[in-house]
Amino acid sequence: MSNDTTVRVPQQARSIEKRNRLVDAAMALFGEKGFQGTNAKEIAGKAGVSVGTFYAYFTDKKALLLEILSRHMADVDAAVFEELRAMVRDGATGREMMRLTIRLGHDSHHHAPELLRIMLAMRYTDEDFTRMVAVENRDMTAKIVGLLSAMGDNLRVTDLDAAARVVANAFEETMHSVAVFGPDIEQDRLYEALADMTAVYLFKDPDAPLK
Amino acid sequence: MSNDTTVRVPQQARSIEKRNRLVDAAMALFGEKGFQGTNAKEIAGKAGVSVGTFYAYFTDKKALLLEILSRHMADVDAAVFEELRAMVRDGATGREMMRLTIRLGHDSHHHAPELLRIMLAMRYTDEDFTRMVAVENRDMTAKIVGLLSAMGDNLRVTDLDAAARVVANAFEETMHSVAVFGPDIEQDRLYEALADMTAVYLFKDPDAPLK
Amino acid sequence: MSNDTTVRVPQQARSIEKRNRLVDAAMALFGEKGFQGTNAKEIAGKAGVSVGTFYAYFTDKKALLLEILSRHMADVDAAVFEELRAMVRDGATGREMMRLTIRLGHDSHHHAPELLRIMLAMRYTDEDFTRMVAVENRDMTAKIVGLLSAMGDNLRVTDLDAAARVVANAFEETMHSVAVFGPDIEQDRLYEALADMTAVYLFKDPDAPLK
Amino acid sequence: MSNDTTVRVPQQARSIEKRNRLVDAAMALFGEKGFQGTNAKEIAGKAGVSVGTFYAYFTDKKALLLEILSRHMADVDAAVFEELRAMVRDGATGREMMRLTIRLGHDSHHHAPELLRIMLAMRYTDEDFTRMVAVENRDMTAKIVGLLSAMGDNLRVTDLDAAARVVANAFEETMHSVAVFGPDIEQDRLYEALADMTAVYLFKDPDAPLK
DNA sequence: AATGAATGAGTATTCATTCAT
DNA sequence: TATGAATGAATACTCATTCAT
Repeated sequence: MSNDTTVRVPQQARSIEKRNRLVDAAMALFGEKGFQGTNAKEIAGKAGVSVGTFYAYFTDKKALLLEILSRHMADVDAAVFEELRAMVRDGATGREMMRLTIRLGHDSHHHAPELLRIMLAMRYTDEDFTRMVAVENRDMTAKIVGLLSAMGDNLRVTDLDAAARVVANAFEETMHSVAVFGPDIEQDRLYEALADMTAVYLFKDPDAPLK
Repeated sequence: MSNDTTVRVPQQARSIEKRNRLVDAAMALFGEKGFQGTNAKEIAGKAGVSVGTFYAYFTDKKALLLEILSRHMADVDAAVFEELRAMVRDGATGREMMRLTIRLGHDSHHHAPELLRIMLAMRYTDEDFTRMVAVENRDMTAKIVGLLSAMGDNLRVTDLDAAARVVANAFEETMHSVAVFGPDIEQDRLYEALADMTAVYLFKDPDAPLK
Repeated sequence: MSNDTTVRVPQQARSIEKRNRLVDAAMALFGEKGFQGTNAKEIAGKAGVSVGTFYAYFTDKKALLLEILSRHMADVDAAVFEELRAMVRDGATGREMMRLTIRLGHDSHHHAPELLRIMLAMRYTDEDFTRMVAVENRDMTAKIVGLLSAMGDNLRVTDLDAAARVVANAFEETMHSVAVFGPDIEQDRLYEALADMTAVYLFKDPDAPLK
Repeated sequence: MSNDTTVRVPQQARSIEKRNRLVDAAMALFGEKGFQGTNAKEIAGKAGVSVGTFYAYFTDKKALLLEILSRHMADVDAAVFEELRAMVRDGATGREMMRLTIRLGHDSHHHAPELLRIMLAMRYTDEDFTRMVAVENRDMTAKIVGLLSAMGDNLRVTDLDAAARVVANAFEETMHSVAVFGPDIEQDRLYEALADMTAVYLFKDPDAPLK
């Protein structure tokens, strides 16, 4: 049960605690001062361990960030799709689905906006992050396609893969810009427009109950 | 007539030429090796001037990048809206407009994808870039609103500001991800879906001639 | 019965085996990656014991090297003089003696040239090695003097101590440079010249049987 | 007029002075504390310049050492062979030549014994030094062969290349061990033995005037 | 006896920026 | 105007050694 970002695999309780303290310290410092602005010594210091210990648990500053972000993305992902699937089962309308997606996305992005900022920058800057985000995007598209497939008759679009991608793109850029830069105009108007655009595009009748 | 990025305002022809040589050298090097990966000495060397001269023309490495990117954005912007306005006058359909927008956006983004990459990263990393992009976004939204306003009857959306923003977001994220990461699925399918989504959303009849 | 290089003196068989495993692992790794390039953790790892155990048996990485090299030197020494004494008894000529010495020296140096390299460097770098080599040299000189003394009439030289030293020096530098750097010119010519120089110097008639 | 060890080629007097100060500081510190024991910051400090300046003039600590040692070797070399050639012209005996060689070698090695120590260690440790010494050895052998060739009739040896090598080896090891470790026995006896061995080997009549 | 987690001092090198010439 | 020599703070990572278990 080892992985890429871990050097020493902690077995004992005390070790696990140290590793967690390092992760927490790093999250706090990366959020405050950015990734480049934080160094291993500081992280170790804040976690109450030595630099050596830092390097015993993580090959790298980057390895630590990669772990933080991939965990974060996995958490968000799971939470969002769980709720969406429930809603499909409950017979919500297409527009309601889009609104829920927006609310969930909004919440998850506002959890740690500074980390989001870092991740968004890194994906343009570092190959490993580019790859990680690409994988995540593929997964997300596949899940959206899965959800859409279950909606049969009411679907307006036919090329589900392409539809999933453009809808995801519209969601993401809007969520990100709101979370990171703040909304240009009132959030509600923006989100309502986003729900409208995606619902009208995806569904024949956006206000009819799905399935 | 001084501005933020300039220290010395070149009056003589020889000065202007030096400044341009510095800008060209920087564009080439930033594209090749990234922003962090390029240093002032290299830029000066490639431009055939001394480091001292570099700092005579630009306060900073960042100032130079800021200038490069704002120029680039202004160029793209002008070109895109020029063509779009012409098309509105020529009585194209909504869908055709969206397709043209996509083609223009695609071309402009593929001109210097490495610089785009840098800009996209910097906007999440550096306050000055955040601001520059915010201003640009506001301008772009205003221009889109202007275009839409001219379409009167055929417009489906009512909150033009919000509509302009979400449509711009959908465009941008899609363009960027294609330009920087390459398309996940075939480009044509993706672009067609994007045109469909935005056209169906903005217009009552996406296939009727506007105006 | 303790000595400098040992912390714990192993009494049980299992302990002795561990100690030997550590020595073997170290010899292999020092040869491959040099002394500075090898660390205690690696040695312990290759020997299948923990770092703690390493430090239970050796005060130091250096202590281990010192032991390896002094063992090695002792082995070589014994083998060489054993054979030489046999030859004196068998009535060989002076030149034949020199040739045999060269062959024996050559073989012993080519056994572990990388360790030789390390030792040659350390003797100029580290006081303990300087001392160790000095002691070894004195021993060797004494033994050569012993051999020469037994040759009575045929000896050309009178200051046996000085003669032993310069002959040993000529042998050593030649052996070392061949073993470590490879011969500049053909080995046989070099070795024949060396045998000639030392035989002509030491003996009245280099080709008469000694004794 | 650039070379391997120099980054910035000093043209101005002040630059040249700085470079020299760095070389002097390094020689002093390497001698005192060894090569590994000295760092760039110290050298710069002792020379009264900044670390940055150090790296402007030398790519490396090693580059600096390489320069110091190759200069040193060139100086010694020139001085020794100059005098030897003069002596051949003056009709000295073979034995006198060997004695002079020893005196010259002794003096040059005692000039900076700590640097000698470092060089002797590095040649077993670092490829670049191995190479440098190999080149030097080839040169020296060639020069000795040149000298010997001029002695025609009185020469006892026929394979001049091999003879030059083994004689050089005997000289070197003896010089080095005296310079670095101090003589085991009285220096004069050792040197006399060395002169005797080499003279008797090289010449038919070691005490006849050459040429 | 044995383990291996933890320590933290130590070091080479870069580069944005300045300023004397 | 232009030069380029000089600065020195800043940073990631290693590894010999210890010691609680």
